[in-house]
Order: sequence, then structure tokens, then C-alpha cells
Amino acid sequence: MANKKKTTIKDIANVLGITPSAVSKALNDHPRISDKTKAAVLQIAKNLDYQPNHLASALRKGKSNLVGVIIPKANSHFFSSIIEKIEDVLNAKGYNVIIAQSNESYEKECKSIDALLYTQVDGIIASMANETVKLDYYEKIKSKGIPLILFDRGENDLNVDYVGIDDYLSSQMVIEHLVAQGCKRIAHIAGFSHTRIYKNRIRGYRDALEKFGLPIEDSLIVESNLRIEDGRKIMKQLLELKDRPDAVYAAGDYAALGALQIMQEHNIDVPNDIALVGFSNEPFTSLVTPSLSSVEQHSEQIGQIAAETLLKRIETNNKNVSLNKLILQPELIKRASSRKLQ
Amino acid sequence: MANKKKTTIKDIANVLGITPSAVSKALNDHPRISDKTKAAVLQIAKNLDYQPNHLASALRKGKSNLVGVIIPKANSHFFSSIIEKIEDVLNAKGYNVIIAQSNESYEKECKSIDALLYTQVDGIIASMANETVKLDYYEKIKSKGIPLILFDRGENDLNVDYVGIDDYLSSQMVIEHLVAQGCKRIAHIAGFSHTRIYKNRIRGYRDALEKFGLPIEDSLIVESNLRIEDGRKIMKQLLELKDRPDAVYAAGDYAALGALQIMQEHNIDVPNDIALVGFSNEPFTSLVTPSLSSVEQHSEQIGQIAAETLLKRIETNNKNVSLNKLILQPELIKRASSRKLQ
DNA sequence: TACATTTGTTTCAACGTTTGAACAAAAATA
DNA sequence: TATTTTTGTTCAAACGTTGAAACAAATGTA
Repeated sequence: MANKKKTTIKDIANVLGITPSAVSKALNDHPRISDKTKAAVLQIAKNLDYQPNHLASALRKGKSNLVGVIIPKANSHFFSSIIEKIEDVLNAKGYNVIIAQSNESYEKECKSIDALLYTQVDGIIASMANETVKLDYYEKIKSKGIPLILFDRGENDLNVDYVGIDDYLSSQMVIEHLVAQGCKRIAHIAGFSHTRIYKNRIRGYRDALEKFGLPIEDSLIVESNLRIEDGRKIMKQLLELKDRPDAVYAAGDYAALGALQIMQEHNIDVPNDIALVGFSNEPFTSLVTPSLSSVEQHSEQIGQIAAETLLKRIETNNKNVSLNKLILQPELIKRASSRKLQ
Repeated sequence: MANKKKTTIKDIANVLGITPSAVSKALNDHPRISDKTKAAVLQIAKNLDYQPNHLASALRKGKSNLVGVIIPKANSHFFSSIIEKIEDVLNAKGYNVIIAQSNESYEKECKSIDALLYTQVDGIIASMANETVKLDYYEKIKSKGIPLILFDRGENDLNVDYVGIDDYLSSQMVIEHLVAQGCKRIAHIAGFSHTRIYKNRIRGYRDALEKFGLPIEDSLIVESNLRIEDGRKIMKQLLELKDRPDAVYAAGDYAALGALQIMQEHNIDVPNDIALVGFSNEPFTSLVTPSLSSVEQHSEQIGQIAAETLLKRIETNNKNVSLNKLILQPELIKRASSRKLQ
């Protein structure tokens, strides 16, 4: 119960009658230390249940071996699987991961950044909150020379490494698929266009419609936070149009789910009356009825690449490596909600 | 780009012609430092963009102001909202939170514990992996004198603070409700009985059945990991029984969802042929059709209490406070999946 | 034998902050 | 005026680890 005093390098040194510095070197497998001493040190370390003091070594080395990850919300398969992968990669290299949730709030995001900087993380991997427009806090990270990698929700202006999917292409694929199903009036439940990824999805949607000679109407494009309630509200709006859409492409699965609910409440046949496609391929998409078509973003890959890119930055002291923008191919998962012609 | 040298307390001291120690005291609002000096220090600190070196102060003070949280998986509303609350409470007190996911794996859990100990966290809040049976690593935490709080998935034998709901009572409430709906053969898709909470849910289920004079049959109780696929597999089994149940109580929402899928695939009317109740009140429960009845666990409260209890432990140096086992009241949310008599 | 090299270890300062003790000056008390 | 108390600061050591430089001993080379 009582906090026993911890074993230090010095204790080991005393037992063996050598200096702490020799012990330190033995533990770090320094080439100039004899195998005999190394073995002895290891033995005593084990006997005394020695645990290195990370704080002391971090201070001395000027490196905390801590990495911060900022995400909007862990509560989605997309982000939680990215985190899992990031942890895998970084843990293997001796780094620990601190996760901070912004809850889509700019203020919380700033606080998290401050907290991470204060904790002296060696690097930060982040996906920006929906709310975030000002980039001052991210500039702060950069100005301190701390490696920063963005994923999914990034900003070009920041000029930092980025991993994400080709959002423009995603929209193209979705529209192409819906057109193939015979849809002619396709609405878009969009994310806020001030966020790059959502802007690109909107662009892709518009360009694809144009390519297929379909109408582009402002009433068919509604921006929101893409939560379930947003999907519900917007779908209601869409149903009130005198000229209803025959397909809905939502830039997020939760919004798509909300839309689906409303359609079911209105006894609309999905996909035959209105087809529906979501985004992110959250696990629930395959579970609802009808199952939801969605865009798979290969989250594990994103996590892996983000982590590896960060490691490279850290190892090269954030220099010499040219800017890395990695855009992965999305994959459209076609399910019942958009398959009219069986 | 280049890592500029960071401002230290010494730099401020030099500018003002006082000692680092005075600066330190000024920054910490020491009573013996004059207001004039404090103001001056604060001003210069701002000018030089001084950021305290957390590592140094942590080393000196023997306190990292880091708290570890171990959860099976962030990918559920239950855990992610608990984390959110824990962060709220701890951040407000100057602590940072390191989150580690065990992914329900004992091995990963052990690794996480080691990593947290290595990072010198001041305390750990944890919910155990399904797999975990041996408690050696948790004992390790205890033996180091680091405060440990368990929530949801805890173990009585560990003799540490605990926050969770009354699982036994939850089952009682569920069964009572199902009986009121006229159900007479109630199956239980259970969690593994080696985990305390699931054992208690099973006990509550059995005792309630007995209380109402209903049959307790081993074929109606199946233990699993409670994932969607487990729910599907078990539901299939249950449907193959020559005497099918008229209600299913699943100890987790995902398992319930899997069961629901299978029933829908078999054109079974839920709730009229078979009623269904889940556990955790995940957001999707209100979104599927029919909406899923479930047990609300008041996750925010759990998070809040866990964090506050940990703070108390840390502040009192893990002594003097008597053991704290807090059992919250569950709440049964009755939805369409179990409402036979409209 | 004389000298250079290698090997294994010690010495010492440093990382940036904190803290108790010491001290001088100022203010309060007698 | 002499003495105590208070106020504001400095001093010095410490937290545990690391790494460059110094050093001695052992080994190798000419």
C-alpha cells in the first residue's frame, strides 16, 4: 500500500560496486560495457524490480517518447480503428500514444493542443474538428518544430504531411453508381464546405452530375454536421420539395442513417423510390435494413501511414524529408440501399 | 522549421536579473514573492513565449500529472462517453489522460499496463478485457502504490475502488418487463460468466426467472463475446431449438443487433413472435427497426465518479480513504423490440 | 622494450525545475 | 534605540538518467 521507494540505477550500482553511469550504459547495451557487467546489471535489475524512470531519461534526452493524437470523436469505427493502428505502429517503436478528443469543438481542440505541447509530446497526429477554421493552434505546433501529421480532415494551407482518401473521386464513384441504377435527381447531404474533404466531396458530386448531364440544384445540396439528427432534418426538407430526389448521397453514414429513418417513417421504399448511399462504411451500415451502401476509407491504412510518416519525421528531426501528401483510393461498397436493379 | 531552443526559467531569470528559483516561485504563485516580481516574470514569460518543461517538473516533483485509462475498445458510445467525462474532470485539475485500448486481449492489456507504468502515470482507471482472468498485472499496479480505479468490468478480488451499475438488478428489471409483456420462455445471450458483471447478469436472470416460475434451461443461456457475429450465431442456434424462446435478453447491444438481424432474415416478428432486449443503450438501439429496448448504464456518471475517486486517491496519496464501491442504478429503456401490448 | 590501440570503467556536468534553508533588508514591536 | 518579525530573495541540492571526456588497464603492434 505504502509507496515503497523505487529502485534506481544508483541502487543497482551500489549493489555491484560500480558507478550509475556504467549501469546506465549496461542497460542501454552500450558496446564498451563488458558482457559480464551487462549480465550482472540485468540480473540485479530484475532482482530489485528496477523500472527505468522515463521522466528522467526523457528530460535528459529531450525526448518524451509520447505522441499525441487528436481526433474529433473516438466513437466511430473509422477513428477508433485508425487509433488502434497508430498505437500498434508507435508502440512497437517504443512510443506511447495520448489520445485527445476534440468533440468537434475548436475550443476543446486548442486546449488539447496546449495540453499535448505541455506534455512535451514528440509529435502530433491530428484530424481537425468540424468547427475548426482558424489554424493558429496548428501553426503553433509547427512553430515549435514538433512534427505534425494530419489525416482525413486536413488543411492544405498548413503545409504539413497528410494522409487521406481521394474525396473527389469518392463522389464520382458514388454518382456513377447511382446513375447506373437509373437515378436522375440525386441530392447530397453534405458536410460543411469550409472543410476540405467535404468541399472535395461536393466538387466531385457536382462535376459528376454535370458529366452525366443531370440537374445541379442548390435545394438538393445541404451542408451540416452530418450527425443523425442532421440527416433526419435534411431528409425531411428534401421530402418536402415539390420535385423529390430519387437518390440521396450523404457525406457521412450517420447522416445517411438519419435520412433512412425518415424515409422509413414516410413509408418510402429504399432503394426503389429513393436510393441512398453513405460515407465511411461504419459497421452499422451492413446491419440496418436495408443495408447501407457506403464508401470505405481504408482506415487501418490511414492509421498505419500516418504513424509511419510521423516516425520518419521524428527520426529525421523533422528536416530533410519532403512534404508527404498521401491520397488513398476509396472503395464503394454497394449494398441494398442503392441497388435498384436486382 | 528548425527546433529553436526553448525558453527556460533561466532565460527569464537572466532578463530580470533574478535567480531561476525566484522565477519558479513567481510562476507558482509562491506567497513570499512580491507582486511586482510576479508581474514582471509573467510579462517576460509571455514575451519569450515560455512553456514550462513538464518533464523537469514532473521529475523533480515525482508526479507526472498523467493518468492512464484502459478500456476494451473506444468504439462504443458507452466507453467513449465515459472517457470524455473522465477527460473533462481530470483536465480541469491539470491532469492529462492517456488512453489505451486492450481490444479485449489480455496480452495487449498487460502491455498497456506496462507502458502506463513506464510513463509514470499518477493513476490508472481501467475496465478489464473480456479475456482477462489473471489479475497479476493489476496486482502489479497496486504493488507499486499507484492508485487504481476499476469501472464496469471489475473484479472484487482486487480490492480496489469500483464504479459500475447493479447488473443483477438490471437483469431483474429486464425479465420483469418481459414477463409483463407476456413472455414465458426467455433466452439469455450472455457474456462470459468468468467476468463479474456478466456473471451477475446471469444470476439476476436466473433468479428472476425462478421468481416468476419460468423454466430455466441451459439451452437458453449461451455465453459469448457479445459481438454482432456472436449474436447472429447464437440466435440461429436458438431458432433451431424445437421449443423456441418467445423472448431474448442479450447482455450487450451488439449481440442483440445480431440476433435481430437473424430474426428478420427468418421473417420473425419482433416483438410479437420473439421480444428482444439489449444492454448498454448504444445510440444505434433507437435507430434500428424495430427500435431496441436496452439497459442504460449512465456512462457519464460512471466516468465522472471514476475520475473523482481517482483524484481523491491521488490527493490523499492513496491512503486513508476507505474502499469505495459505487453501484449505480440501471435504467431500462423500453422500446419497440419488447413492447408486445401496444 | 616502447608505443599505439582497444576495452571497460569512472568522472562530471547537464537536462529544467523545485524546495528547504539561509540570508539580508525592511517593517513592526518593545 | 534595540530587538523581533516579516518579506523578498538567493543558495544549493535534488529528482534519475545520460553521454562526452578522461582515465587506467589490457592487449596489440613495431
